[in-house]
Amino acid sequence: MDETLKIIKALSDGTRLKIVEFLLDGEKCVCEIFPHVKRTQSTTSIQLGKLEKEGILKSRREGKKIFYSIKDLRVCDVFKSLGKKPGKILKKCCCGGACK
Amino acid sequence: MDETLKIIKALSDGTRLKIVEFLLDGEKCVCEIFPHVKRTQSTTSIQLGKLEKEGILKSRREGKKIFYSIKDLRVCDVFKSLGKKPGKILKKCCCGGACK
DNA sequence: ATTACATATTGACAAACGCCAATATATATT
DNA sequence: AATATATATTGGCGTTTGTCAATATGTAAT
Repeated sequence: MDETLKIIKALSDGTRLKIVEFLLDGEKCVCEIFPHVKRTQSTTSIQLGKLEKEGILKSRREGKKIFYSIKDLRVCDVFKSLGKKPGKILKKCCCGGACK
Repeated sequence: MDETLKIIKALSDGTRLKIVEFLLDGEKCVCEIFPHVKRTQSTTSIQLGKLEKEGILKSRREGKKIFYSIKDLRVCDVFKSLGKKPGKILKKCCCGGACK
């Protein structure tokens, strides 16, 4: 499948989009994410898995908790293109934060 | 539904993505589009309708033919974010073509 | 070892989706 | 008016998708 399509499909669900949007603010653990997106722990875990499998997110274990964060910074630019503020990771975007 | 999600969902299908990508090159009529995306005329028409309904595309009649073109220029920036060349309408992007 | 906590996986189910063939609508031509 | 061309709409069908509850796995603490 086309690389562009893969990324867009990865973001094309309300739950997944909210997750990625939440992570624009920085690394979060699952126990913070699933209440925020208002989904079951299992549902959230499944969507996190899909996002990681597609290379959008990466994860890191710390004790019992698992922290997810954005791996593919292109999604940050996608959000900007659509008028969202890319949060803390703005400076990591292609333009260095120069674009509107 | 969230505006960002609406746009991403509109692009989250292979046929629709190919259509929009094709139109980055400029206005095309349906009879040019459906052979290009390798779908039936009816299937193509349905997807064009969805894209228009979501405000991504606009259409214009000229005799028997109907021409479609990109209305929401943000999609151009989305393509750029994901490493695609935005074709002829590059100069209409937010950055004026300055970004990579 | 047992218990508690955090996350992942499985199975079931309904809803949404994309596709095509067939039909309908609209415009232009004769 | 009849025919031809271009596009839109409808109906049916199989596939994919998102969700949840229940269960499994893994880690830390007692």
